[in-house]
Amino acid sequence: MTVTIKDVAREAGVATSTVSRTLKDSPLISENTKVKVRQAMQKLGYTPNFAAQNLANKSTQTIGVILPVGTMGNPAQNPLFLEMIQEIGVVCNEQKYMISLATGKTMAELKDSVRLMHQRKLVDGFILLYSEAKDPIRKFLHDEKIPYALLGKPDVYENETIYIDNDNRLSGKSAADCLIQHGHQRIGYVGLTPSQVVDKERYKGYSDALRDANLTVHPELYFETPTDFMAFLEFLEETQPTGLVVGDDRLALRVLQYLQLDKYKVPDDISLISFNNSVFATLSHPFLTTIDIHVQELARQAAALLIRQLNEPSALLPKMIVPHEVIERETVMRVREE
Amino acid sequence: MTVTIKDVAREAGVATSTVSRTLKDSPLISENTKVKVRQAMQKLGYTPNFAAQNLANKSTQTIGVILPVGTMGNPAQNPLFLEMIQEIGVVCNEQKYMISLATGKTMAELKDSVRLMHQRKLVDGFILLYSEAKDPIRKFLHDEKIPYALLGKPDVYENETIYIDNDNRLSGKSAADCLIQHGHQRIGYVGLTPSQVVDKERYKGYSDALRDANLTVHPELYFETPTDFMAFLEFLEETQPTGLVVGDDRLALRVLQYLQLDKYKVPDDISLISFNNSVFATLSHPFLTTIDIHVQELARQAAALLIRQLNEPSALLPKMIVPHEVIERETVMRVREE
DNA sequence: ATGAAAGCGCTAACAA
DNA sequence: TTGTTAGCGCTTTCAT
Repeated sequence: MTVTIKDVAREAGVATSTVSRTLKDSPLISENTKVKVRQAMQKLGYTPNFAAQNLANKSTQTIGVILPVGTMGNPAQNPLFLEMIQEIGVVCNEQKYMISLATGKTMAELKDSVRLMHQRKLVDGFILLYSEAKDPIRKFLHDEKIPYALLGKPDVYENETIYIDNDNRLSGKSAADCLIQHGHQRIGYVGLTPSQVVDKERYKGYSDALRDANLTVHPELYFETPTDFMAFLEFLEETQPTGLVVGDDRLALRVLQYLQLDKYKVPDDISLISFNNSVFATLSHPFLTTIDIHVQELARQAAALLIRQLNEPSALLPKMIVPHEVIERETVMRVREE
Repeated sequence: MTVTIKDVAREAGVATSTVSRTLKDSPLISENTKVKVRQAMQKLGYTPNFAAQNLANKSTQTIGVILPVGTMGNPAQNPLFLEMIQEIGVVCNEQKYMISLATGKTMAELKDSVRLMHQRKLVDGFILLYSEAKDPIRKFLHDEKIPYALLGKPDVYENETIYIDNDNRLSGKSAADCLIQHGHQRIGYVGLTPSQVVDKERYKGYSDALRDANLTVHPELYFETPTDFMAFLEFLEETQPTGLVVGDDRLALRVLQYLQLDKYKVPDDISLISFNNSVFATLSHPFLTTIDIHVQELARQAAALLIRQLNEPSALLPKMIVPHEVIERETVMRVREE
């Protein structure tokens, strides 16, 4: 049978409460008896029962990690999420927290999963791995006053949520600036999906940079539907861009392909800079020049800040900005004289 | 305050045990009172407390999902794992199971995490997302007689573990056969890492196919260290292969690049076939001809079989083979006459 | 500094 | 068919 606190108490010749206190290293217990108790624990191979602690404590020492639904920009295929999870895992391991996962094929399913986890008191708080405009999950978390940390930029409740993000606007600017510094003048912006706040911000940054340099700001293009692709081709013809800022590495790989199929050479004809510095960036030839957003740091902070919040509920809700970094590889080159 | 089973009992004018039984839809309770009780639950917004149920039941209704450590073939960057997790999530949502995640930067850390989850009775069983030779985690699970399902092929305890896998040997054969059918005669095999059982099996299948066709079987090549790359180049020079079977899509992308840098054209000079049909397969140009291993089905079955096992511990431990499928795209072409 | 005992919310054996 | 009650393993007053 499983060894309980009672067994330890008997073995050590003390009361269960003494064992319990020893467990938390309470100053009320003398060093001598602590030693005695710990020896008993050792000997019997005792480990506290999680459920019992939870029940008595009304806390769970576990955080729920919410993955985006399968349809949203193919997250299942976005390696960033796994990196985030791994990193959250590291922090949780250190702090003896557990990770519970909320997933779903649809928003409804995901929300059910989240609600269930909360109602049944399985988690103390959540980490939302994505930020999406008008997200029903966030609304739910907010309305129920459930502690959570958001990875990305909130569209609402900005002052009432813990979030960890890059300065997306600034990184958009950095990307465009990189092209400008290489002599580019006709620069376009290709985004992932209009619903991601990230994209909007980066586009603003792109606009800032071009405006500062007195260059023409073009409307953003998306790659969601085949129609978008048509628009892209039109854009290429009409404005003859020499540089493109692309929403993320994976999209950049697709763009790269489209360009090559269309007889454009990268970077000779068109330079490309994208975001994330994910696996994809060093997969194709040429390697992508890209902006590293430091996902691991983002995730680590999210976990750390959420856990801090859980331990001191009265603390103010922090926001944190993780710096980005331009990684120059092979897809950006100095524009040829015309 | 939280509403408990007592509140519901009072509201419905019954005993707590009646409420508890209604919860499980026990046939002992009459329809009438069930209705009454359910109405009371509704009215009060009752949801059973997970920890309390666990404590009383000595079961947790949650399964632990074990991710490979960060260093093993860069799993953090392998999108298959996320797909698996998502799919396990779907099954768990259906069956009202919860997912807990075990991760770690090192084997030791991972093992601690797994051990903790088990000792503290956080999970009823595990799903091991990877299969690695001489895996200490598996040994631990086996020694402690903890229920688990393995995704992949076991190197030991084969008859005492639930596993779900492809017929890797056969898929290796299919890959080689595909090349042979396209007229290829000089065919090489490039693997990921010698420690993955999968690779070994596929190589055997490759050998089977070549032997059946009376072609020369070459030793397998790996892409782990820069030295491996040298060996690869030597191999190209010496044996002038027209076709290559590659361990997985991502590796295939790298191989593709190396070949192109080395002035080989794919598929004109060398055909390529790989495994997994992951995101990577349609990312590069040309698109990869690859073998779909049906990860989602693999994951779904793993979850389903494990849960079944948890519910009927006496059932025999099933093994399941999920069929593969050749996806012909652009990297395999008929060999040119010589 | 330590112990006794009353919960935490739910289940199940036993009674009725 | 339903109610009573003793746990499940741990925490935490309240005594001592």
